[in-house]
Amino acid sequence: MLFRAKGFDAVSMDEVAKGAGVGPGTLYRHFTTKESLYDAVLEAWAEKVNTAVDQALSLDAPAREQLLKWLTDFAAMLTEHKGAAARITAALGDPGSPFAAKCQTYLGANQRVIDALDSALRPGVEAMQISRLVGGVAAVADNSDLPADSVASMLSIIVDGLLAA
Amino acid sequence: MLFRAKGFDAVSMDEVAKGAGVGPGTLYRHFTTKESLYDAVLEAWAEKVNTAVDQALSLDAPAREQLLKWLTDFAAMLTEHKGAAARITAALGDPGSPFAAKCQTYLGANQRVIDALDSALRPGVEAMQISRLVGGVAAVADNSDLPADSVASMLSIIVDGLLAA
DNA sequence: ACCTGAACACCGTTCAAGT
DNA sequence: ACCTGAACACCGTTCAAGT
Repeated sequence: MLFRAKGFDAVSMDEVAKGAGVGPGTLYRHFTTKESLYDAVLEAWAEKVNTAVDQALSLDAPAREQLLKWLTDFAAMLTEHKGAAARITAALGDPGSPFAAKCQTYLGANQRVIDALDSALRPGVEAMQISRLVGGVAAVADNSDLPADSVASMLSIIVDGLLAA
Repeated sequence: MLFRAKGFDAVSMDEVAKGAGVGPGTLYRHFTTKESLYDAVLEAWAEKVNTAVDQALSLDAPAREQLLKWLTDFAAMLTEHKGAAARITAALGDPGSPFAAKCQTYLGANQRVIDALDSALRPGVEAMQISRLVGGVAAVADNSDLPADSVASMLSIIVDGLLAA
């Protein structure tokens, strides 16, 4: 879709309307705002999250590797759509945001990881902290078009910080 | 100044012009773009960075505490102006950005910290990595208006990841 | 009922016209 | 030479008018 290629901010509602063969007014009868349209665009993609958690946790490897795999996938999924990472991360604490459902999915996924890895982790880590840390890295990677290995090296630092001392 | 209170995006060039008692055209004779005006606004504030490094490094405390103090100050300074953290962090790899000078200051400051703490740190850490990690946290904190202790707990995780295993 | 597309409010930026 | 402010291009969003 348009948003994936050019990014949320670079696609105007007129373009979307034209692409869909309708007037801009019709768009607004289906979606109250541009962000809620974007939320709908991200619908299917958000479902991949839990699959990624399953994969990472079923890895026959130490906690450090499982965690790194999950966070790498997480960051990659956030970066898949330009502009999504910053928006979703900003919405993490805001129940009124159009992305609220997506945020719950993410927080839930990170909670599952915390529950599974449990004793290997630093005591007291919260799903919200992980979500924000990785969301922040993803947003930076998105803004600066960072290569995968730059992202990996930053995530590696975070992973070490998340493991029990 | 206006930018500090309301944030970069919430202040229009017309407002700035009116506040300065000139027409918008005059503003553009002094600054080629809105971002370069913002860069000028941030001028004095950027000089605080090296002072903050000095203070942190002169602390009579273990490396962990010195690092945490510096990163906390760093993040606080980035969050001081709404919208600055994301912009400066995004500009870190872009020499053509209006914020390029500021980025050099930041990178230099983090390099000084790396040189000073040296053996206490994980081998191979780069100033760019620290700048982006903390810039990402600051941007998230800025977007979501996070309280200081939320920021502190995230920085603490990063600090642990930055220390030698 | 449903859709259209002109119109609105608001940007950053420019430039012909004034002094 | 320097400044002004109307004008331009482009947004997201609305709504009177058509079918």
